[in-house]
Amino acid sequence: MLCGMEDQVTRILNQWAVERPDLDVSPMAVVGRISRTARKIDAVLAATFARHDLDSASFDVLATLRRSGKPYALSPRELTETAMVTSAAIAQRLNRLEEKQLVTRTKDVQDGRGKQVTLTPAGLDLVNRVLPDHVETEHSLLAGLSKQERGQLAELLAKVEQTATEIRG
Amino acid sequence: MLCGMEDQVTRILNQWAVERPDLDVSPMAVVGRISRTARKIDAVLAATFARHDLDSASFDVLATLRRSGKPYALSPRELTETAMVTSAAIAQRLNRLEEKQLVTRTKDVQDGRGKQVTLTPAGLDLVNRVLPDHVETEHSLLAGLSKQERGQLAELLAKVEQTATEIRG
DNA sequence: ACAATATAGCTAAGCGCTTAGGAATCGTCT
DNA sequence: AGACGATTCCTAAGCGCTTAGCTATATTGT
Repeated sequence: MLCGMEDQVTRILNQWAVERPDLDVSPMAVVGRISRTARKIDAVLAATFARHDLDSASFDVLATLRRSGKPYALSPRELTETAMVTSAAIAQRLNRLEEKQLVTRTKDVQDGRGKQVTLTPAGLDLVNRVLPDHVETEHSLLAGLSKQERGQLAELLAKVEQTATEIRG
Repeated sequence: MLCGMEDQVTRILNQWAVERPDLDVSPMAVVGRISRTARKIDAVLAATFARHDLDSASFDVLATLRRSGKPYALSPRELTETAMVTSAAIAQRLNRLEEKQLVTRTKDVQDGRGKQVTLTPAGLDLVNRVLPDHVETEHSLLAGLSKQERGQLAELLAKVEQTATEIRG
Protein backbone atom coordinates (compact mmCIF):
# COMPACT_ATOMS: atom_id res chain seq x y z
CA MET A 1 0.00 0.00 0.00
CA LEU A 2 1.95 2.93 -1.22
CA CYS A 3 -1.09 5.09 -1.79
CA GLY A 4 -1.51 8.58 -0.48
CA MET A 5 -3.75 7.81 2.51
CA GLU A 6 -5.86 10.80 1.67
CA ASP A 7 -9.18 9.44 0.53
CA GLN A 8 -12.50 8.67 2.17
CA VAL A 9 -11.96 5.03 3.05
CA THR A 10 -8.58 5.72 4.58
CA ARG A 11 -9.96 8.54 6.70
CA ILE A 12 -12.62 6.21 8.05
CA LEU A 13 -9.97 3.68 9.02
CA ASN A 14 -7.98 6.33 10.82
CA GLN A 15 -11.05 7.40 12.78
CA TRP A 16 -11.74 3.86 13.91
CA ALA A 17 -8.11 3.41 14.93
CA VAL A 18 -8.61 6.26 17.38
CA GLU A 19 -12.10 5.40 18.57
CA ARG A 20 -11.94 1.62 18.68
CA PRO A 21 -8.28 0.58 18.75
CA ASP A 22 -9.41 -2.77 20.12
CA LEU A 23 -11.01 -3.72 16.80
CA ASP A 24 -9.15 -4.76 13.67
CA VAL A 25 -11.15 -2.81 11.12
CA SER A 26 -8.73 -3.42 8.25
CA PRO A 27 -11.34 -5.37 6.20
CA MET A 28 -13.28 -2.13 5.83
CA ALA A 29 -10.59 -0.90 3.49
CA VAL A 30 -11.60 -3.62 1.05
CA VAL A 31 -15.28 -4.22 1.75
CA GLY A 32 -16.13 -0.55 1.92
CA ARG A 33 -14.19 0.08 -1.25
CA ILE A 34 -16.11 -2.57 -3.14
CA SER A 35 -19.45 -0.98 -2.23
CA ARG A 36 -18.34 2.53 -2.98
CA THR A 37 -16.80 1.58 -6.30
CA ALA A 38 -19.89 -0.36 -7.32
CA ARG A 39 -22.13 2.62 -6.63
CA LYS A 40 -19.94 4.99 -8.58
CA ILE A 41 -19.82 2.56 -11.48
CA ASP A 42 -23.61 2.27 -11.41
CA ALA A 43 -23.90 6.04 -11.69
CA VAL A 44 -21.57 6.13 -14.69
CA LEU A 45 -23.37 3.29 -16.46
CA ALA A 46 -26.77 4.85 -15.74
CA ALA A 47 -25.72 7.98 -17.57
CA THR A 48 -25.04 5.96 -20.71
CA PHE A 49 -28.40 4.22 -20.50
CA ALA A 50 -30.19 7.51 -19.89
CA ARG A 51 -28.86 8.82 -23.19
CA HIS A 52 -30.91 6.07 -24.82
CA ASP A 53 -33.97 6.66 -22.64
CA LEU A 54 -33.24 3.51 -20.64
CA ASP A 55 -32.33 2.51 -17.10
CA SER A 56 -29.99 -0.22 -15.89
CA ALA A 57 -32.80 -2.58 -14.96
CA SER A 58 -34.41 -2.39 -18.39
CA PHE A 59 -31.10 -2.72 -20.18
CA ASP A 60 -30.27 -5.74 -18.09
CA VAL A 61 -33.35 -7.55 -19.38
CA LEU A 62 -32.86 -6.47 -22.98
CA ALA A 63 -29.19 -7.47 -22.94
CA THR A 64 -29.97 -10.86 -21.40
CA LEU A 65 -32.47 -11.56 -24.17
CA ARG A 66 -30.06 -10.27 -26.82
CA ARG A 67 -27.13 -12.40 -25.77
CA SER A 68 -29.28 -15.52 -25.53
CA GLY A 69 -29.29 -15.48 -29.35
CA LYS A 70 -32.11 -15.99 -31.78
CA PRO A 71 -35.02 -16.00 -31.35
CA TYR A 72 -34.19 -13.62 -28.45
CA ALA A 73 -36.72 -15.26 -26.17
CA LEU A 74 -36.51 -16.42 -22.56
CA SER A 75 -38.99 -17.17 -19.79
CA PRO A 76 -39.43 -14.82 -16.83
CA ARG A 77 -37.97 -17.60 -14.75
CA GLU A 78 -34.79 -17.72 -16.82
CA LEU A 79 -34.54 -13.94 -16.69
CA THR A 80 -34.92 -14.05 -12.91
CA GLU A 81 -32.12 -16.56 -12.54
CA THR A 82 -29.50 -14.35 -14.16
CA ALA A 83 -30.70 -11.00 -12.84
CA MET A 84 -29.99 -11.20 -9.10
CA VAL A 85 -33.44 -9.80 -8.33
CA THR A 86 -36.71 -11.45 -7.36
CA SER A 87 -39.27 -12.75 -9.83
CA ALA A 88 -41.60 -9.96 -8.75
CA ALA A 89 -39.03 -7.40 -9.81
CA ILE A 90 -38.70 -9.10 -13.20
CA ALA A 91 -42.48 -9.09 -13.64
CA GLN A 92 -42.50 -5.35 -13.07
CA ARG A 93 -39.56 -4.75 -15.39
CA LEU A 94 -41.42 -6.69 -18.06
CA ASN A 95 -44.53 -4.58 -17.51
CA ARG A 96 -42.48 -1.49 -18.22
CA LEU A 97 -40.72 -2.98 -21.24
CA GLU A 98 -43.99 -4.28 -22.66
CA GLU A 99 -45.52 -0.83 -22.21
CA LYS A 100 -42.66 0.62 -24.24
CA GLN A 101 -43.17 -2.16 -26.79
CA LEU A 102 -39.61 -3.40 -26.47
CA VAL A 103 -40.63 -6.96 -25.55
CA THR A 104 -43.73 -9.13 -25.92
CA ARG A 105 -45.08 -11.73 -23.54
CA THR A 106 -46.66 -14.82 -25.06
CA LYS A 107 -47.86 -18.03 -23.55
CA ASP A 108 -45.45 -20.94 -23.49
CA VAL A 109 -46.92 -23.81 -25.48
CA GLN A 110 -44.86 -26.48 -23.71
CA ASP A 111 -45.74 -25.33 -20.19
CA GLY A 112 -49.06 -23.65 -19.54
CA ARG A 113 -47.67 -21.90 -16.49
CA GLY A 114 -44.79 -20.33 -18.36
CA LYS A 115 -44.42 -17.34 -20.65
CA GLN A 116 -42.05 -16.49 -23.45
CA VAL A 117 -40.56 -13.01 -23.33
CA THR A 118 -39.34 -11.98 -26.78
CA LEU A 119 -37.50 -8.92 -28.03
CA THR A 120 -39.60 -6.92 -30.47
CA PRO A 121 -37.84 -5.55 -33.57
CA ALA A 122 -37.75 -2.19 -31.79
CA GLY A 123 -36.27 -3.83 -28.69
CA LEU A 124 -33.64 -5.67 -30.71
CA ASP A 125 -32.77 -2.51 -32.57
CA LEU A 126 -32.48 -0.52 -29.36
CA VAL A 127 -30.26 -2.99 -27.55
CA ASN A 128 -28.03 -3.30 -30.60
CA ARG A 129 -27.61 0.46 -30.62
CA VAL A 130 -27.01 0.80 -26.87
CA LEU A 131 -24.50 -2.03 -26.61
CA PRO A 132 -21.48 -0.42 -28.28
CA ASP A 133 -22.02 2.72 -26.22
CA HIS A 134 -22.28 0.70 -23.03
CA VAL A 135 -19.21 -1.38 -23.80
CA GLU A 136 -17.24 1.76 -24.51
CA THR A 137 -18.28 3.20 -21.15
CA GLU A 138 -17.05 0.06 -19.45
CA HIS A 139 -13.75 0.29 -21.30
CA SER A 140 -13.30 3.85 -20.11
CA LEU A 141 -13.99 2.80 -16.53
CA LEU A 142 -11.05 0.39 -16.68
CA ALA A 143 -8.77 2.69 -18.62
CA GLY A 144 -6.51 3.08 -15.59
CA LEU A 145 -5.80 -0.65 -15.32
CA SER A 146 -3.42 -2.75 -17.37
CA LYS A 147 -4.64 -5.98 -18.87
CA GLN A 148 -2.82 -7.88 -16.18
CA GLU A 149 -4.34 -5.77 -13.43
CA ARG A 150 -7.82 -6.40 -14.80
CA GLY A 151 -7.24 -10.11 -14.63
CA GLN A 152 -5.97 -9.83 -11.07
CA LEU A 153 -8.93 -7.72 -10.02
CA ALA A 154 -11.42 -10.14 -11.57
CA GLU A 155 -9.80 -13.08 -9.83
CA LEU A 156 -9.66 -11.43 -6.43
CA LEU A 157 -13.29 -10.38 -6.66
CA ALA A 158 -14.30 -13.86 -7.72
CA LYS A 159 -12.75 -15.20 -4.53
CA VAL A 160 -14.66 -12.72 -2.38
CA GLU A 161 -17.89 -13.43 -4.24
CA GLN A 162 -17.33 -17.13 -3.71
CA THR A 163 -16.87 -16.61 0.02
CA ALA A 164 -19.95 -14.39 0.24
CA THR A 165 -21.99 -17.03 -1.54
CA GLU A 166 -20.79 -19.69 0.85
CA ILE A 167 -21.68 -17.58 3.87
CA ARG A 168 -25.20 -16.91 2.74
CA GLY A 169 -26.67 -18.50 -0.37
CA MET B 1 -6.79 -16.22 -15.52
CA LEU B 2 -6.46 -19.81 -14.56
CA CYS B 3 -9.93 -20.07 -13.13
CA GLY B 4 -12.43 -22.66 -14.16
CA MET B 5 -14.47 -20.58 -16.59
CA GLU B 6 -17.63 -22.05 -15.16
CA ASP B 7 -19.37 -19.23 -13.43
CA GLN B 8 -22.03 -16.70 -14.29
CA VAL B 9 -19.84 -13.86 -15.50
CA THR B 10 -17.81 -16.13 -17.72
CA ARG B 11 -20.92 -17.61 -19.29
CA ILE B 12 -22.13 -14.13 -20.14
CA LEU B 13 -18.82 -13.36 -21.82
CA ASN B 14 -19.03 -16.51 -23.88
CA GLN B 15 -22.53 -15.62 -25.03
CA TRP B 16 -21.43 -12.20 -26.20
CA ALA B 17 -18.47 -13.70 -28.03
CA VAL B 18 -20.95 -15.66 -30.12
CA GLU B 19 -23.59 -12.96 -30.55
CA ARG B 20 -21.46 -9.86 -30.91
CA PRO B 21 -17.94 -10.96 -31.87
CA ASP B 22 -17.36 -7.42 -33.15
CA LEU B 23 -17.42 -6.02 -29.61
CA ASP B 24 -14.66 -6.38 -27.05
CA VAL B 25 -16.78 -7.11 -23.99
CA SER B 26 -13.84 -8.10 -21.79
CA PRO B 27 -14.45 -5.22 -19.33
CA MET B 28 -17.68 -6.92 -18.32
CA ALA B 29 -15.63 -9.57 -16.57
CA VAL B 30 -14.46 -6.92 -14.14
CA VAL B 31 -17.28 -4.38 -14.04
CA GLY B 32 -19.97 -7.02 -13.77
CA ARG B 33 -18.03 -8.79 -11.08
CA ILE B 34 -17.75 -5.65 -8.99
CA SER B 35 -21.52 -5.15 -9.02
CA ARG B 36 -22.32 -8.76 -8.30
CA THR B 37 -19.82 -9.00 -5.49
CA ALA B 38 -21.07 -5.78 -3.93
CA ARG B 39 -24.64 -7.05 -3.91
CA LYS B 40 -23.69 -10.34 -2.33
CA ILE B 41 -21.65 -8.55 0.29
CA ASP B 42 -24.59 -6.28 1.05
CA ALA B 43 -26.77 -9.31 1.66
CA VAL B 44 -24.25 -10.82 4.06
CA LEU B 45 -23.80 -7.57 5.98
CA ALA B 46 -27.56 -7.01 6.14
CA ALA B 47 -27.97 -10.34 7.93
CA THR B 48 -25.63 -9.17 10.67
CA PHE B 49 -27.49 -5.89 11.10
CA ALA B 50 -30.83 -7.68 11.14
CA ARG B 51 -29.70 -9.68 14.14
CA HIS B 52 -29.55 -6.37 15.99
CA ASP B 53 -32.84 -5.10 14.58
CA LEU B 54 -31.02 -2.71 12.25
CA ASP B 55 -30.51 -2.16 8.54
CA SER B 56 -27.42 -1.03 6.64
CA ALA B 57 -28.67 2.53 6.20
CA SER B 58 -29.30 3.02 9.91
CA PHE B 59 -26.03 1.41 10.89
CA ASP B 60 -24.21 3.64 8.45
CA VAL B 61 -25.46 6.74 10.27
CA LEU B 62 -24.83 5.34 13.73
CA ALA B 63 -21.31 4.22 12.80
CA THR B 64 -20.48 7.59 11.24
CA LEU B 65 -21.52 9.35 14.44
CA ARG B 66 -19.65 6.84 16.56
CA ARG B 67 -16.35 7.10 14.75
CA SER B 68 -16.50 10.91 14.75
CA GLY B 69 -15.66 10.64 18.45
CA LYS B 70 -17.13 12.44 21.41
CA PRO B 71 -19.61 14.03 21.64
CA TYR B 72 -20.87 11.75 18.83
CA ALA B 73 -22.57 14.63 17.07
CA LEU B 74 -22.58 15.72 13.42
CA SER B 75 -24.82 17.86 11.24
CA PRO B 76 -27.11 16.28 8.64
CA ARG B 77 -24.88 17.97 6.08
CA GLU B 78 -21.78 16.23 7.36
CA LEU B 79 -23.62 12.92 7.45
CA THR B 80 -24.73 13.45 3.87
CA GLU B 81 -21.20 14.09 2.68
CA THR B 82 -19.87 10.73 3.85
CA ALA B 83 -22.92 8.62 3.07
CA MET B 84 -23.08 8.65 -0.74
CA VAL B 85 -26.81 9.38 -0.60
CA THR B 86 -28.83 12.58 -0.92
CA SER B 87 -29.66 14.91 1.95
CA ALA B 88 -33.29 13.85 1.63
CA ALA B 89 -32.31 10.25 2.27
CA ILE B 90 -30.39 11.30 5.36
CA ALA B 91 -33.38 13.28 6.63
CA GLN B 92 -35.51 10.16 6.34
CA ARG B 93 -32.90 7.95 7.97
CA LEU B 94 -32.78 10.42 10.84
CA ASN B 95 -36.57 10.35 11.14
CA ARG B 96 -36.40 6.61 11.61
CA LEU B 97 -33.48 6.75 14.03
CA GLU B 98 -35.13 9.50 16.05
CA GLU B 99 -38.32 7.44 16.20
CA LYS B 100 -36.31 4.57 17.64
CA GLN B 101 -34.66 7.02 20.03
CA LEU B 102 -31.18 6.18 18.83
CA VAL B 103 -30.32 9.78 17.92
CA THR B 104 -31.59 13.25 18.80
CA ARG B 105 -31.82 16.32 16.60
CA THR B 106 -31.12 19.68 18.22
CA LYS B 107 -30.71 23.12 16.78
CA ASP B 108 -27.20 24.26 15.96
CA VAL B 109 -26.39 27.35 18.02
CA GLN B 110 -23.70 28.61 15.65
CA ASP B 111 -25.82 28.33 12.52
CA GLY B 112 -29.56 28.75 12.79
CA ARG B 113 -30.08 26.71 9.63
CA GLY B 114 -28.18 23.73 10.91
CA LYS B 115 -28.95 20.87 13.27
CA GLN B 116 -26.84 18.70 15.51
CA VAL B 117 -27.52 14.98 15.32
CA THR B 118 -26.31 13.25 18.46
CA LEU B 119 -26.17 9.59 19.48
CA THR B 120 -28.39 8.90 22.47
CA PRO B 121 -26.98 6.62 25.19
CA ALA B 122 -29.11 3.86 23.67
CA GLY B 123 -27.72 4.61 20.22
CA LEU B 124 -24.15 4.63 21.46
CA ASP B 125 -24.72 1.40 23.31
CA LEU B 126 -26.27 -0.26 20.28
CA VAL B 127 -23.54 0.74 17.83
CA ASN B 128 -20.88 -0.38 20.29
CA ARG B 129 -22.54 -3.76 20.48
CA VAL B 130 -23.07 -4.16 16.72
CA LEU B 131 -19.58 -3.10 15.73
CA PRO B 132 -17.62 -6.19 16.80
CA ASP B 133 -20.20 -8.41 15.13
CA HIS B 134 -20.05 -6.37 11.94
CA VAL B 135 -16.25 -6.32 11.87
CA GLU B 136 -16.19 -10.05 12.33
CA THR B 137 -18.55 -10.51 9.41
CA GLU B 138 -16.25 -8.42 7.25
CA HIS B 139 -13.29 -10.51 8.33
CA SER B 140 -15.07 -13.66 7.34
CA LEU B 141 -15.88 -12.19 3.93
CA LEU B 142 -12.18 -11.74 3.25
CA ALA B 143 -11.11 -15.03 4.79
CA GLY B 144 -10.16 -16.38 1.36
CA LEU B 145 -7.64 -13.60 0.68
CA SER B 146 -4.12 -13.24 2.02
CA LYS B 147 -3.05 -9.97 3.53
CA GLN B 148 -1.14 -9.18 0.37
CA GLU B 149 -4.13 -9.96 -1.82
CA ARG B 150 -6.32 -7.66 0.26
CA GLY B 151 -3.90 -4.84 -0.29
CA GLN B 152 -3.82 -5.51 -4.02
CA LEU B 153 -7.60 -5.63 -4.24
CA ALA B 154 -7.98 -2.37 -2.34
CA GLU B 155 -5.48 -0.64 -4.57
CA LEU B 156 -7.01 -1.89 -7.80
CA LEU B 157 -10.47 -0.84 -6.70
CA ALA B 158 -9.20 2.56 -5.65
CA LYS B 159 -7.93 3.07 -9.19
CA VAL B 160 -11.30 2.15 -10.70
CA GLU B 161 -13.13 4.35 -8.22
CA GLN B 162 -10.82 7.20 -9.10
CA THR B 163 -11.55 6.77 -12.79
CA ALA B 164 -15.29 6.57 -12.18
CA THR B 165 -15.15 9.75 -10.15
CA GLU B 166 -13.28 11.52 -12.92
CA ILE B 167 -15.81 10.43 -15.51
CA ARG B 168 -18.79 11.65 -13.55
CA GLY B 169 -18.67 13.51 -10.25
C1' DA C 1 -29.05 48.64 5.18
C1' DC C 2 -31.01 46.01 1.85
C1' DA C 3 -31.63 42.81 -1.94
C1' DA C 4 -30.05 38.82 -4.11
C1' DT C 5 -27.99 34.50 -3.81
C1' DA C 6 -26.43 30.44 -1.39
C1' DT C 7 -26.94 27.00 2.10
C1' DA C 8 -29.29 23.73 5.55
C1' DG C 9 -32.88 20.82 6.45
C1' DC C 10 -37.18 19.09 5.45
C1' DT C 11 -41.58 17.07 3.10
C1' DA C 12 -44.03 15.03 -0.90
C1' DA C 13 -44.42 12.28 -4.85
C1' DG C 14 -42.54 8.86 -7.77
C1' DC C 15 -39.68 4.77 -8.73
C1' DG C 16 -37.84 0.10 -8.39
C1' DC C 17 -37.00 -3.11 -5.25
C1' DT C 18 -38.70 -6.40 -1.52
C1' DT C 19 -41.95 -9.61 0.97
C1' DA C 20 -46.41 -11.76 1.00
C1' DG C 21 -49.68 -14.03 -1.09
C1' DG C 22 -53.03 -15.41 -4.96
C1' DA C 23 -54.29 -17.98 -9.42
C1' DA C 24 -53.18 -21.24 -12.86
C1' DT C 25 -50.78 -25.24 -14.31
C1' DC C 26 -47.68 -29.20 -13.86
C1' DG C 27 -45.86 -33.44 -11.78
C1' DT C 28 -46.31 -37.09 -8.63
C1' DC C 29 -48.27 -40.45 -5.73
C1' DT C 30 -51.95 -43.41 -4.46
C1' DA D 1 -58.51 -40.55 -12.41
C1' DG D 2 -57.93 -37.58 -8.52
C1' DA D 3 -55.58 -35.25 -4.78
C1' DC D 4 -51.66 -32.79 -3.28
C1' DG D 5 -47.53 -30.35 -3.37
C1' DA D 6 -44.39 -27.79 -6.43
C1' DT D 7 -43.72 -24.45 -9.95
C1' DT D 8 -44.65 -20.25 -12.70
C1' DC D 9 -46.19 -15.73 -13.06
C1' DC D 10 -48.48 -12.10 -11.31
C1' DT D 11 -50.42 -8.21 -8.19
C1' DA D 12 -50.44 -5.48 -3.80
C1' DA D 13 -48.37 -3.18 -0.07
C1' DG D 14 -44.35 -1.49 2.14
C1' DC D 15 -39.63 0.40 2.17
C1' DG D 16 -35.71 3.35 1.13
C1' DC D 17 -34.02 5.85 -2.33
C1' DT D 18 -34.41 9.86 -5.78
C1' DT D 19 -35.95 14.39 -7.67
C1' DA D 20 -38.47 18.58 -6.95
C1' DG D 21 -39.52 22.06 -4.32
C1' DC D 22 -40.49 24.36 0.18
C1' DT D 23 -39.07 27.31 4.46
C1' DA D 24 -35.68 29.38 7.23
C1' DT D 25 -31.28 31.28 7.90
C1' DA D 26 -26.70 32.90 6.42
C1' DT D 27 -23.68 35.23 3.20
C1' DT D 28 -22.51 38.29 -0.39
C1' DG D 29 -22.80 42.38 -3.21
C1' DT D 30 -24.17 47.11 -3.95
